[in-house]
Amino acid sequence: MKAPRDRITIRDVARLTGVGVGTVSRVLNDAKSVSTVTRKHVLAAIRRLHFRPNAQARRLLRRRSDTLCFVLSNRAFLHVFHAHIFNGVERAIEALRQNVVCVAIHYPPSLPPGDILLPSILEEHGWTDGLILAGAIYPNFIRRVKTLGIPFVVYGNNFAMCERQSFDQVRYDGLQGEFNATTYLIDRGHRSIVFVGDTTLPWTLELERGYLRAMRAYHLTPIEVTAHRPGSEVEYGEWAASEILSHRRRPTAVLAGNDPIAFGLWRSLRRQSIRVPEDISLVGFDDVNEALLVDPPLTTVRVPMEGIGEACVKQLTQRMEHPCDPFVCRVLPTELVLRGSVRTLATTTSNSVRTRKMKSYTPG
Amino acid sequence: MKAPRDRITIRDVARLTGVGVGTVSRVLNDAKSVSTVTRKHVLAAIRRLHFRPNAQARRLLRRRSDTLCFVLSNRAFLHVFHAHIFNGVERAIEALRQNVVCVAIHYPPSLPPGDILLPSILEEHGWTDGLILAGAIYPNFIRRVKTLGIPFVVYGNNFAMCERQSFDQVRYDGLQGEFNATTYLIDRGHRSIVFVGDTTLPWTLELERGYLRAMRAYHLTPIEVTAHRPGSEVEYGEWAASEILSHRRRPTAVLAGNDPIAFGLWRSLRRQSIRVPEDISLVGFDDVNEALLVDPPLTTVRVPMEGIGEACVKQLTQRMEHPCDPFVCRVLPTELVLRGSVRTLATTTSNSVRTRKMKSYTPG
DNA sequence: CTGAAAGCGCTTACAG
DNA sequence: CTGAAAGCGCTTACAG
Repeated sequence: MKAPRDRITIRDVARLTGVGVGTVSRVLNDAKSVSTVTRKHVLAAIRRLHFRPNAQARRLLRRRSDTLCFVLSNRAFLHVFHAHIFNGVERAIEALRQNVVCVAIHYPPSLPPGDILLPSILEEHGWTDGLILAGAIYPNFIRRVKTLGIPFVVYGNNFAMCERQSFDQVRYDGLQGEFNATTYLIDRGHRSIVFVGDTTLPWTLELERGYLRAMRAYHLTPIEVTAHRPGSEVEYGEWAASEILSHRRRPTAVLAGNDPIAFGLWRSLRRQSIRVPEDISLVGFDDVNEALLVDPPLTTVRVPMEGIGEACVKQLTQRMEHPCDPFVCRVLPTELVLRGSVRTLATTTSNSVRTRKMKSYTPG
Repeated sequence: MKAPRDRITIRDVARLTGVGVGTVSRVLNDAKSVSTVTRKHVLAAIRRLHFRPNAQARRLLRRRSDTLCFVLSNRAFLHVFHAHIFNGVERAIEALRQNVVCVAIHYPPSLPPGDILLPSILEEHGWTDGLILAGAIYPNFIRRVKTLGIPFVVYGNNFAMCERQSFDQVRYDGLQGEFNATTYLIDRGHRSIVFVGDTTLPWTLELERGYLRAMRAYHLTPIEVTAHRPGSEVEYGEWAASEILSHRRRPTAVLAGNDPIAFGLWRSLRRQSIRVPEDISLVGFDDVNEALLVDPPLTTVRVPMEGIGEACVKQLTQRMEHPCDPFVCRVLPTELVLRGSVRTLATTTSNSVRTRKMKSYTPG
């Protein structure tokens, strides 16, 4: 650290200008009650001394830090999805002239709330005015955070549903998104549609529900590959491909729980000379950048990741202003992005499908 | 905000325990000069009151914030590359029990340093102990940052070379990396090798120099597509493909300035039924996740992005401890990752190539 | 080992 | 419009 002695303070500015420190402070804070001449002199002294006010001292008095904290639980920091959410957070924060601090935290779901040890940024107060909780969040952490008395908002899709009403949430509508995707496939003449994804993950479970709802609505038999497996998403897709191909009848379409699974699936199929979409149609979920790179590009469901980040900031700001409002759960819509990985089957579309289609999904 | 009145302070703890505030403070700071009994009582009171020390007040006295700031200049926040760097930063920071704050800043390269307006986190002091500058950085900003008197380190590849010696830098060795990639292609029998990339970008320019150096070393004629173009990297690659195919003789290999350019190229080629690597070999740069998804996977040069982030933190920490040490420029090596997008041509490899090969690149 | 006091660098009523 | 003073919530010599 630099020698702390030579720091120049508001007192130095006051002395040089020949005014009291209060006046300097007023200039700093744009108080209207300062004469133009005085202000000009003070400003000159500030410039001459290269004075920069001390943030700590100001915030100590103001009782707010103008800083929000992005807390990522139990996750490698900032993989694509969270990077995008963080982007949205950053953008919204910047517009509000606030700052954002990041912290990663790791804890087992079974640890008693009181035993979760927090980084100083959460343990002390004054660091941050509000929290955005993302990553894999468990109830014990939420309980712990509540004791902090800091307003917070939860990115809800990664959270296992319970306690819905006791805090603010932002989430995307995975259920409706997958329902729409399924309906779209049905409308294109598909009847034998597989859902692929590890449903022990809450966000995948939600998609499965959307899938099942649509299949049932059309009296179709669900076919699923949903076991839990270690390894990457892409590997999951590769494995799922072999599962699917072991079936007596090959399905005409597959809904992958996310885009990487779709890529893994696709790669396996290609190795077996099964073409997408000619031999089998494929729909992803999330719409990550890679979806555009495959050939043909992947039809998928777009999740408004940056929008989620922005909504978190918005909701958090509102909560800070109105601490006693009822808790809200903002649900952002997804969007079915039609690209090239789905084939329209030459089948008669039943009237009921036609009719329902109008209500259930809106292709771009 | 919550009503600020009911905040409990160190004084409340002291009163409840029946000791002075100094003693409470000593317990908080793990000073050894507190009797076991007193400490126990104080701790009990802290727990009972849910006391959390005020970070502002502590830092005001300590004269350090335990916070580093990641400053991203003139860039959409956190695209892949920077997300990975930030990952490395976060990891290193966490190990040091520090915090990291993020801020984006935008300014034209031509603005006088004094006129660049800074976010409060940089304008005030006390917010952060050190800066990591990333993004597209220009000399005017560096000059401005210097007036702040905060230690900083620059992620150097995005910076246009000049003033190399007047501040700390961390960078990857793009020149050597591309030199190795080029040499590798030559060793595989390629002679007609195209370099593709917008060389108005400093990091691409560096790659071009590595390419040229290798080509000259083997007395081969460089072929380049390096014009500046608006649009995405992928689009750049697509455009470059058409440029390349308009040549009288089709080259046998292409070095793309980064992976997205390679993907764009690849896609264009595929549309013309030109296969990789059978008809043309392709090498990328960076090694982003997508490189593994294409089929066959892309041979590319891996940039240690997380390592860059970690090195930045390490260098910055060192600078903070030794403000007067000479400036350093840490250069991290890249690694040629051999995958499936390069074909070995059935040509006689000259002796000179064989010999040089040993020195110039080390395939994984 | 511990208390009382000064002080960190600001802001903000309170008088004028 | 402006100065003197109290105070934000801590830490840290200074005495004991």
